[in-house]
Amino acid sequence: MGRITVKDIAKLLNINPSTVSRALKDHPDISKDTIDKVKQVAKDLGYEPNLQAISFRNRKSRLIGLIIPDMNMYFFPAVIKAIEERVRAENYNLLVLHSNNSLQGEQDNTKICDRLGVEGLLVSVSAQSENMDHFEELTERGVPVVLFDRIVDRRDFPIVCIDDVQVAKKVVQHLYDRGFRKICGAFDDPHLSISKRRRKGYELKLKELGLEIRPEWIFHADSSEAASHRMAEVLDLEDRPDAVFSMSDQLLVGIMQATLASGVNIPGELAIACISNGLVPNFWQPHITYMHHSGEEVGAVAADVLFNMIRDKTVAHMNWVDTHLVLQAST
Amino acid sequence: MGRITVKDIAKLLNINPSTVSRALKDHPDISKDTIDKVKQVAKDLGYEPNLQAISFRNRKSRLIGLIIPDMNMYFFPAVIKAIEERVRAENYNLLVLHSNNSLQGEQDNTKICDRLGVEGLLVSVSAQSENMDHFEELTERGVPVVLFDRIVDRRDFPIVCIDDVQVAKKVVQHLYDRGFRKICGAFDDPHLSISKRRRKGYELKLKELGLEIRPEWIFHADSSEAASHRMAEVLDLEDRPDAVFSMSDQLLVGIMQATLASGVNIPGELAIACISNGLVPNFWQPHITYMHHSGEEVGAVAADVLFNMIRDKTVAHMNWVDTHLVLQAST
DNA sequence: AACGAGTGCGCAAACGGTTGCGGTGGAAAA
DNA sequence: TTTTCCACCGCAACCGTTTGCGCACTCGTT
Repeated sequence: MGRITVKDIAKLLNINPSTVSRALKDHPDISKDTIDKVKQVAKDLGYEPNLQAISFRNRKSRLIGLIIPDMNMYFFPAVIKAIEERVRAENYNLLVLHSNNSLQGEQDNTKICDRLGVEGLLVSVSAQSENMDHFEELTERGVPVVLFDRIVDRRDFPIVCIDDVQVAKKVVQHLYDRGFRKICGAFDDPHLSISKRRRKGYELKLKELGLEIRPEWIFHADSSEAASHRMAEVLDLEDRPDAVFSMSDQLLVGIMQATLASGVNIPGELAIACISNGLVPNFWQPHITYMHHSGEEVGAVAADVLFNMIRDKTVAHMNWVDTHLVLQAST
Repeated sequence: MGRITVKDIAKLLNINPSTVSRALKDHPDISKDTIDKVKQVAKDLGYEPNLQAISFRNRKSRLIGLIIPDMNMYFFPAVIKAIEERVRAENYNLLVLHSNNSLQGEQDNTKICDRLGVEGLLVSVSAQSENMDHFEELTERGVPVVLFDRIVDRRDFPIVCIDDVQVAKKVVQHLYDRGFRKICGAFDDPHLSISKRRRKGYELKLKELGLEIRPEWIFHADSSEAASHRMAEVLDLEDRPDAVFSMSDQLLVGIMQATLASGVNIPGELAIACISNGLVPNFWQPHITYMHHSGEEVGAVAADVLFNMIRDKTVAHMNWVDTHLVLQAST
């Protein structure tokens, strides 16, 4: 026996489905008597409105799409948590899709969102994404698209992220202020604009401070394991850095593994500072100094921007999320 | 200008929408000539089928619901990743919902899934969940529900998890084999059946080995911070344990923080072993011994069981996921 | 020439809920 | 008594796609 519909209720009460529909939403045209009866029957039968039918008729899905490049444990869980809360608060539902860091996956996911009729799309782009045409099809149809964290700065889409260049500069400045002059830089996949911007901040600040940019003190790695290997190499250098700037938690894990394995003392022989969501730097003793980059806040702001667009409010192109330094014993 | 429909294509070619529909799926009733024309026009106009309409008509949503208690960074990212892959491979889509560890949230989420017409539901229950009535409404309507990891063992629902009792026993046995006799146990929220089962294994094995169960060496904590505080207390005991069994990564983090802060040497003064998804134990030096409990595998098996049910295949009530010991220097 | 068997396509209903419009009946106003 | 008005409810169309049924037309067969 299938689910109860308005027709079932209507038949049972010998009235028209339209009357049932109106009664259930307290339409003024319906008598209090009928409304009571309808609601009673609906309750007794355990009626649940079919959201598919409603979505279909209204041409609204009450669905928000979220496309992330890959599910890692460091950043996206916090983002998803915050977004899901916002989305639910607005009585929408969240569809989570992974692009596996490929442009193809991102395009596929976008198509799925389109076909499902999502009313908005939140995207952290893949490492391969430069072409943004797949999103334009959506925006042309009036479906807002917001890019966050891993972005491509095209003026067509609002962007939510931290000021990566400035944040990287601040971390390097902090290390300089604490007396370190030989600062290694660890960055994610070089194709990601977030890597480029953070590296840019790192290099700009080094120049400002009159420090030399040493290629052997700079590496890119797209996993903790890769970072660990690269860090081990750096620690083996004859002229070893006295400090490390890690652009993410994921890289920090690899850096710490290599450093702990090497027996190098922190912060005596090597200072470490990073950009982080805030938990990972406290895993070790001493705790690691970091610029706090809140995944929750990025997610929340991204969702807010999206819902403002859905409500046709004007939104800024750039939406910065604040960061702040958490000073700990590693520097 | 809205999106293209079959009607648009039909009008343009002066044929009936039903012909267009059939042509697009190569129905044998339609001539090759017509099929080609329809497909060409569909391509030119950028036709995308409206999945809402299709779902509605077929009374199928091609949606799978996933309800998790809370988004932590330790276990659920891996689970979600694996489930999403499986779901996508089956041409379904995944709806992720958080119950915030409350029964109310879980019931709300279940109702949403029902109204959206999900074709299957994967649930890791909240700490409060004993009443399972909200799921029964779904199963009565033929929508399969699978519980994984954080389960309630009611014979009505298939279950996917590791053999928690046995796994806990094995860890304790391992510590015993390495010569440790004063084994502390760290467990999550005491209301969770997963905590109960792992604690049961811990206590059973202690008894088997003729070891005393010391309440002051057992604690429950539902966050890393709480675990850190409780562990600090344990380390302050006059009669300190010589080993710790942590039932999860999340607790391990707190335990490690407290242990590192206390200066107690691992494994010289304190051995540590845990049940883990596999990354976290390698964050420190020495690496931590663990029973590998793969979130990916739990997610994949849970999804497989669910799709088997959707296809009306018979499935086992209990679906164990394998584990294996990863021996490292902490024990 | 009449019949049977396809071939290719159109018609209309259906999925569940919503909504503009129109109609009925009774009471109040003229 | 006739008109007006309002409270209350039914009718039917609609959203986009699918599908059972049936119709017209073309061949090949007897």
